[in-house]
Amino acid sequence: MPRAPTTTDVFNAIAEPRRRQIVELLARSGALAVGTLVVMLGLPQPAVSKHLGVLRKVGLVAVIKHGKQRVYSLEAEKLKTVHDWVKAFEELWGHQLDRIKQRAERRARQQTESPTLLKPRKGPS
Amino acid sequence: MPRAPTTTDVFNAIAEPRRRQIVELLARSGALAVGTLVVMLGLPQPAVSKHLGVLRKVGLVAVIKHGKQRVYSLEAEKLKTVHDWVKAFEELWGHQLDRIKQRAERRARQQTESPTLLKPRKGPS
DNA sequence: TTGACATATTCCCATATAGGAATATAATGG
DNA sequence: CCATTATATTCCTATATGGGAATATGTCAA
Repeated sequence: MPRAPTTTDVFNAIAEPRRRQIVELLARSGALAVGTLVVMLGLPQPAVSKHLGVLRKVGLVAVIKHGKQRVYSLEAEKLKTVHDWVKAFEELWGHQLDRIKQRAERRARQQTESPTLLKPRKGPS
Repeated sequence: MPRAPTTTDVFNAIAEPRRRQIVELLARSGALAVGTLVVMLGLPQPAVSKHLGVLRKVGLVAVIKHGKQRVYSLEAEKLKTVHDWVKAFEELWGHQLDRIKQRAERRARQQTESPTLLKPRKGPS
């Protein structure tokens, strides 16, 4: 199986630096026409349109017609998926708090599991 | 140009669901040998080793030799990159606060820019 | 309608993928 | 040294990519 399409989910969509840049620009400016993005990004128009297509498919951006222009805006909620995922690991990189304790707690609470996680042996040693 | 390699950065590395799963497992368990991950994931061993290889290359995991086993652990700080990026948009999906005001402020503050962001015209209208 | 502008789509191609199968490397016990 | 266990690497293939160039679609204005 090849790599999952970029349009599979938000994670895949934002793996592209250009697309992240587009997200950033839309966040700062609120709403931008394709032509403006083309100027800002310094990319050929078809390239921008394609990136926008990917972002559209995963729901990260919305379009409204405004004359000949297509004005894109960010659907920020879609980023919540990613945010929630990484946030779960926030405590692991030292939020200044004594993370050792925290981890110990979590472990003790939810790890009623296998006594030896390292080696799932069958016979006795 | 083809899609950037999965080993390019953390964003690309975690675009794969399996690799996110590995990250999750390592976060919960602290440290796991490859064989344990194979059992937990229900994937063939080579597949797991390859995913771990990707995660290793971007620095998301660390390995230590423990006899014949390779024990992997999470290098959570590497996720901070992603966290910081999405966190920047946190306010945009209604953190219960009146985001309209916030955005208005940000705009007014840092947008000493072009009067018309929608249409970068040359001649007068 | 025709022309000019804005955007989207299609075709091309080199490159990398994830998975499967097979094999190579590494480390231990006897 | 040899067999066994644990992990990594290689080879294969279908598929998707992002960029470039060219073209199609859409929309306005005269």
